[in-house]
Amino acid sequence: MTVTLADVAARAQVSPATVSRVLNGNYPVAATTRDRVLRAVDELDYVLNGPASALAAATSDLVGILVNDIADPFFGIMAAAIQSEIGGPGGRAGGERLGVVCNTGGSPERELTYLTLLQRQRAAAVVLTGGAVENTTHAAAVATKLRKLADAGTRVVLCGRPPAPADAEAVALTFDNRGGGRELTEHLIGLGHRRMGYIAGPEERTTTRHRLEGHRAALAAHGIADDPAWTVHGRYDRRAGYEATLELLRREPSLTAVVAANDTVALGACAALRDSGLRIPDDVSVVGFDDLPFSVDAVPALTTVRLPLSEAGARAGRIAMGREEAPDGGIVTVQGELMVRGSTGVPKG
Amino acid sequence: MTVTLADVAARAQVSPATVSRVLNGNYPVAATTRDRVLRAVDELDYVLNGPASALAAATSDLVGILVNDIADPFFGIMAAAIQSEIGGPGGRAGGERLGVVCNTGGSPERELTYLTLLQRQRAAAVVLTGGAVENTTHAAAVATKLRKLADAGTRVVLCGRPPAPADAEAVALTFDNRGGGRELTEHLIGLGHRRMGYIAGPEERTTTRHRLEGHRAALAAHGIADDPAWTVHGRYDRRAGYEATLELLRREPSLTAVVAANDTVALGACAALRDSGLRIPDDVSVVGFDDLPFSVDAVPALTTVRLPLSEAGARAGRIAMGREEAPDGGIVTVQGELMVRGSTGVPKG
DNA sequence: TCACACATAGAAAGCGCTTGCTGCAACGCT
DNA sequence: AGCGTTGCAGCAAGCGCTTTCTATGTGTGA
Repeated sequence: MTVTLADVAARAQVSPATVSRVLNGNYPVAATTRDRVLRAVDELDYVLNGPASALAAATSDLVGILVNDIADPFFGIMAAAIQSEIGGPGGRAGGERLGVVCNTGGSPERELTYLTLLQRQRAAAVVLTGGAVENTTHAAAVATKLRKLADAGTRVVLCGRPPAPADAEAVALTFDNRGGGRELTEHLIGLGHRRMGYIAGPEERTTTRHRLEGHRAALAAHGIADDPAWTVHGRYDRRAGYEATLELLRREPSLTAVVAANDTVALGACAALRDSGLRIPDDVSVVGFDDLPFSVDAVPALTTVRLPLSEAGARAGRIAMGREEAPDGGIVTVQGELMVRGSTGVPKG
Repeated sequence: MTVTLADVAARAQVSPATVSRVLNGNYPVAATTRDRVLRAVDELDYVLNGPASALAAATSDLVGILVNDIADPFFGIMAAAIQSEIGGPGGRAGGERLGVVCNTGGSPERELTYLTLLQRQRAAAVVLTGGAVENTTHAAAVATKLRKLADAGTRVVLCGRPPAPADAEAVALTFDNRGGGRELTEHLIGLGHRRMGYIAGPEERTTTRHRLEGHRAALAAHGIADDPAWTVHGRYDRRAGYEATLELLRREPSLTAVVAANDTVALGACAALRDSGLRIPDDVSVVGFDDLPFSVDAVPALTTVRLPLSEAGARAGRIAMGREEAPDGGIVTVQGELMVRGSTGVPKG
């Protein structure tokens, strides 16, 4: 029924071993023989059996990419960049690998299950993107799993995700969330803001915590009291931003600025402010984080911190493929860049 | 080094066959034996070797999801919905399958290569999302490939993609792009617009063509002449929308409305209009397509056609898993819903 | 009590490929 | 001319699992 290596070998009048070597190209094969084999492959329309070679060679050409939410461009952009580098079709030279984007939905259990699935497939590499959940027992479970993967020869790269202490020797590209958060708030302080609400992401997430810490560091540095009531947690989506803003306004109607955990949340915040009859930035300034493509199109355009998502993803992909040296020490912190736009201004009051 | 089925068998004092049967659960195994095996699996921290079972069983638990642009929420949303249904971790019951999101970047070659890669992996199913390229030779190549996949037992489902004539018996969920396009334009005509620019997507794409046809059908139905100069093609991104709008304005400064191929493009159009000193909808109305999450947040909120991306994706996922009957005839057309919002109004002039 | 069906476990034959090792020319060296 | 190299191709042993077929023990009806 299906064409096998042996069929090709028979047709090309060589041994299966030779065909295998031609296909893998890591063993000297005479040019004329190679051509004969290649022709046979073509004529028979042969397609290698992936599982069989993975079994025999003890490695597969799958590369796992774990994301928290594939519907969120933050992850979509990184995933696209990673995939473009792991040499899938259209990628650079080298083996054709299959980039597998796995959507964990931010759930620790799913993350773990996906890692097991990838381990089961003997994945060549795994890239974990985005913030991690800061639950000790879960973090330990993930670290254990990652260690096992690494031991089994799977390359592990973190992208936009701080290495947990237990992750030890993993290669990591992390974003300077703390620094970005601080810059954003200092920008607002510089404009004269003192009463700023903060819409944080879900609790127990590294990204959430780091950005919030940056915000607080800025407040502290300028001697501004940090009223816990001015911080509201929620998911990283528009709706959460909308509701959190309404809640913030209820708690403290005199706010002059809203600092959102990311651009998507900021958009929701803008909508809530508008619906409350407030003008941006005249009445209230708003800042986001990430600088997703749509942020520049918001009205007014969003002041935010640009994260080089695409570049970081590409680099992570290259490292995962072993095409680029892992950085010294294994960890690199990628800086964001403050983008001042129309959504922030001098407070009226 | 690594734990194998045999190790588990030895530990549980049963034969490898029994362990396999316990793990696959499709053969009667006495409860006490099963427990013993399961305990051994646990103690040994055994992880099934995917390639090996795929080889032996001649099927794998991979499901391919092909998208044109993973960074675009249009695809991200569908991909997320599909993945949530194919029973990956967190999905419903049933085998744990690994959803593989493949980013074709809209390139026919990549699409083909990915299909080959999936064929090589003996994927259990493949879901193709989004518009197809209307290049005859390429379409034929894809159809051939799909037929081969189907013959090899891979379930093939199209989601938001019209079946090419050659795709014959494939199951397809397609969006009513033509109908949506028509509705949008009729809405504008109803408001009194007569001079409307159209920003189309890339040529040679089914989605592009269908939406444009809907637009033209509406014009024709109302006896409005269709000036080809008022249609500009471009990519499906913000920037293309921005530039196309500028171009349109240059060609015909008296336009009262801009019809964009999708919401992302519409956002770019809005930016261009604003930068040109025009107000929306007072000077120019704008409509999009898809109703992506951010569209309601645009200022003014975008009038568009809502496509049930999530629902369609979920259904496609279920069909791919064989958990839902394929529709009669194999093809279902999913309707969009016109969402009238602030970006459209009565023309001034 | 004996034959027979039923339930459960094992033996063993692959699945299609990779790769270490062996075999054998043709070649260059002294 | 003799012998060690070098360059290519083949042999065959698995890789770890699934599954058919067979064997065994237990319960049933006559």
